[in-house]
Parts: sequence; C-alpha cells; structure tokens
Amino acid sequence: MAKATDGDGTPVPQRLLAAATRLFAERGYDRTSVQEIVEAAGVTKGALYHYFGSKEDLLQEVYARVLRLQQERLDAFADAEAPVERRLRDAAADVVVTTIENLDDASIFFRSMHHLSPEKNKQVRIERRRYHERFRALIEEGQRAGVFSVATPADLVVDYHFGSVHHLSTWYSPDGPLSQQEVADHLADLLLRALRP
Amino acid sequence: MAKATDGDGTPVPQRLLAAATRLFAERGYDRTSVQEIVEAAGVTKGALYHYFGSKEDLLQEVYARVLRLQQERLDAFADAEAPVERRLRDAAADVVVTTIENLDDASIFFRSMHHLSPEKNKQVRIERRRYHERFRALIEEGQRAGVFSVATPADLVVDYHFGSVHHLSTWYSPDGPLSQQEVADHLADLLLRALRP
DNA sequence: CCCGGCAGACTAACCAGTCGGTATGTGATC
DNA sequence: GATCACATACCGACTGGTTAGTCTGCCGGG
Repeated sequence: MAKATDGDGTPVPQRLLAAATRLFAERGYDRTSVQEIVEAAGVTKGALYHYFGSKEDLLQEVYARVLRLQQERLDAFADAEAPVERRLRDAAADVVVTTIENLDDASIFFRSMHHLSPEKNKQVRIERRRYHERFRALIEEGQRAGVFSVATPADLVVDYHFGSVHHLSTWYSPDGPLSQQEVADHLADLLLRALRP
Repeated sequence: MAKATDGDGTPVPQRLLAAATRLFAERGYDRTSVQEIVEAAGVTKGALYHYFGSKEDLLQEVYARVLRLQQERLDAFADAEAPVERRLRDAAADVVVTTIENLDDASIFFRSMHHLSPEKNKQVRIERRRYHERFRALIEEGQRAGVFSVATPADLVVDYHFGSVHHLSTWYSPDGPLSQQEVADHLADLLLRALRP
C-alpha cells in the first residue's frame, strides 16, 4: 500500500482536517480555498478528494468531532454521583474549559454553521439539540429539587449560559489576565448565582 | 436632477442597504453576490458603485448603523436618573429588545465582522469597545456602591451578558413561546440575580 | 498485476469591480 | 427663453482573476 503518512508521521486525512480547522478559523470557510488547505497539509487536491467528498464534508467533519467530544463530557458530568448543584457546576465549567482548549473549532462552529447545506445543517442541529436537552434536564432537576430558582424557564437559562460560551471565541485570549480555569470558574459561578432561589 | 427614488418611494442608497442587510443575514456576506443585491434593490451595478465604494463599504455601513443606534440607547439609559440597579436592568433589557428587533443586523454583526479589512475591522472594534466600557462602568459603579457582588470581574460580567445577546440570533424566533419583552426581562433578571451580593 | 493512494493539469462557472454611454436636471450667459 | 456647460444618477456589457471539483495517469506494495 502506498504511504498514507509521508514525511510527517500523521496520516493524511488527519493532516487535512487539522489544516482545514486552522484555516477555517483564521479566514473563514468561504475565504479558504481548497488549494490552500492541501498546501498546508503538504498534499494535493487529488489526496483531499480521495478522502473527502467535498469541501463541505471537511467542515462537517470538524463539527462532528466537536459535538462528539462535548456530548461525551457532558454525559459524564451529568451522570456522576453528586448533588445537582455540583453536577451542573462541573458541567458548566467543563464546557468552558474544553471550548477554550479548542477555540478554533468553536469559532468555526459558531461562524460557519450556516454554510452547511440544509441537510447537513439539520443533522448538526439535531445533535446540538440533544446536547442542549441534556443540559436543560440538569437544570430542571435542580428546579424540581428546589435548589434552583424557577423564575426563569430552564431553556432560557441554557441559552444564557451557552451564549457566553459561544462568545468566548470573540474575546478570550490565552495572553489575557485570566487562565482557562479562572474563566471557567467565574462563568460557572455566574450561572449558579443566577440560579440561587 | 435624475430621480433617486424610482417606482418605490425610498431612495436608492437605502434600498440597497436594506437589500444587502437581508441578503447578508440570509446567506452570509461571501455568498451574496453584488448582482443579487442590486437585483433585490431593483437597480444595477452602476447604481451601487455610484453610491458605495465597494461591497465591503456596504457591510461597514450596516455595522455603523447598528453601533450608532445601540450606543445612543445605552447612553440614554446609563445617564438616566435612577439607582444603578435600575439603570443596569433597563440597559440590559433594552439591548435585548433592540437586538431582537434588528436580528438581521445582529447576525451579520457577529458572523461577518471578520470579513472586514483590517482597518475597518479595527474601527468597528474601537466603537464596540466604547460600548463595552460604558456598560462595564455601570457594573463597577454598582459594585463600588455595594449593591452588586464583586465576586466576578466586571469585564467578565459584561462578556457574560453580551454572549447571551449575541446568541439571540441563533435561537430566537418571533414564533416562539416568548415575546421580545419577556426574553428581555428574563435575561436582565438573570444578570441582576447573578450580581446579587 | 491490480488496486489504493495520490499527483497535477484542466474545466466550467462565477464574481467584484470597471468603463463608456445615456438621460435628466441646474445654473450661467446672452 | 434659448443655448451651452456641466453634474448627478444610473445602465449593462466586459474583464481579469479565482475557485471547486474532475479526470487521467503514475507508483509501489501485496
């Protein structure tokens, strides 16, 4: 079999995905040409279209990766053995940390989702909805248990928190005064304080 | 003088701006061709390039309009005669309402800002920063007065709130269960509750 | 000898911006 | 009040450049 890795040790599909992620985040999906991606990955168009059906498939793959990762982590935190306040706090802080750790994916996610074809967009929305639901269920559990205020509908609270997460890619910089963990703690704090009965 | 309005009563530059706003929000800046804009406005390219220097100028004009509007409104609320809690609450709720009222502009703003050339981008950032500062000053005033918690840096609180505002264009629908005012009240509530000492 | 894994030239489409042209209004001059 | 000069407001064909995706073919291992 011909080599799938070349000079670098990592396989070509992953190199392409990594290059695409960086470039999409840097200049945006439409402003990144397929030619630039393959050059950054050290291959040619032939290689890209051998592994991916289209430029859009590349974008979708970035989404799928992020979604899988975040859903896994949320499930782990939500299903842990601990009081609801604790589980929500941990989940809320964790999504901040992992978002900051993958800021490129995050900015692609929020800026380029509408570039997907209707069907693929629908698919992504469905998965995102599942994530949203799980988070909401946590809040509703706390509301039923009386530890969270019921003044605001749980749905809106979820959107409130994820708005701030979404927003991270706009302002967070690793060179800023706050570390990832500090930001995560603060944002989780704000959420829980807003939910105090 | 030749007509600047034609069949429709509104002047051509405004028709162009309105068409561009709708299309940019619908398909994104890069996916909207100049040809589509002029067709939607019922004119031709000659007219567009007569009034605007480039496609990018059109985008910048959309920004400038939103920024002016929001800054004016914030200033009015922030400088009012009332306790800080009240002024912050009113300002926080108002930005939600005006954002929902101009959802097209909002989604363009947050999705297409990086399509501007570096200089124009810088200009927009400067104006946005001024807005941010004014909002932050309100929170700090409340913190000094002891009516807001100092647990979270004011900067972060501002980003927290504007994250949720930013996010509105992703999920809010006028056909949903909540009216503009209800959403605004809830989000302002969440902010103030998070700030309770 | 066959097939996965690629190279790279090629194509068909598209698009921002230009440019020469037309039509209508306005102000000055005689 | 007729003529001329000039400006504003637009039209639409054209250009130069870019781009996603295709296709033919080479190359090396099983």
